[in-house]
Amino acid sequence: MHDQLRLLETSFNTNQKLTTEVKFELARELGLPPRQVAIWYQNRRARRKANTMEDDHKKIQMDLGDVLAGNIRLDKEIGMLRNELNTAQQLLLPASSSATTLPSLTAPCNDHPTSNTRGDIICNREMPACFLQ
DNA sequence: TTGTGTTTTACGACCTCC
DNA sequence: GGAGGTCGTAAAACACAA
Repeated sequence: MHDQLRLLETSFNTNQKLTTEVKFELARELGLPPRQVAIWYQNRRARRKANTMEDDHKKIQMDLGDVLAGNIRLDKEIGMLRNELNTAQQLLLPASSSATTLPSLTAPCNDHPTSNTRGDIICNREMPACFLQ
């Protein structure tokens, strides 16, 4: 039984397609009907395909995890950069005119809103305050 | 022991290639 | 048209917890 399986596995690993010659040769060596050899090959191919799909699925899941982790990293970086920019602008603004010449650094920009394909609000103005919110 | 989930075997229906 | 492929599925065999 184990020897039969080993012979079939060896043959299958050599070639997953079963030629007529190989089928009859295996059937003769194993003392089985050629039909049974053919069916074993069919089922073995199906099993290999299922295993391959399972492996692919695992790999995709791992890749997705990496991408999500990268997103979190980038979100943190964006937050830090926004803070730095905010601080720099506060230092550059003359205290007396800031309220009238520049938009708020914290309030959302609603005067030139557009949206991208994700529905995010985008402002077209140069140095938009809405970018900082 | 038995109920249940998993794996293996076998088959029919349909498709492709020579 | 025949040989051999995939796909879906039923039945048998097997593993294992309760």
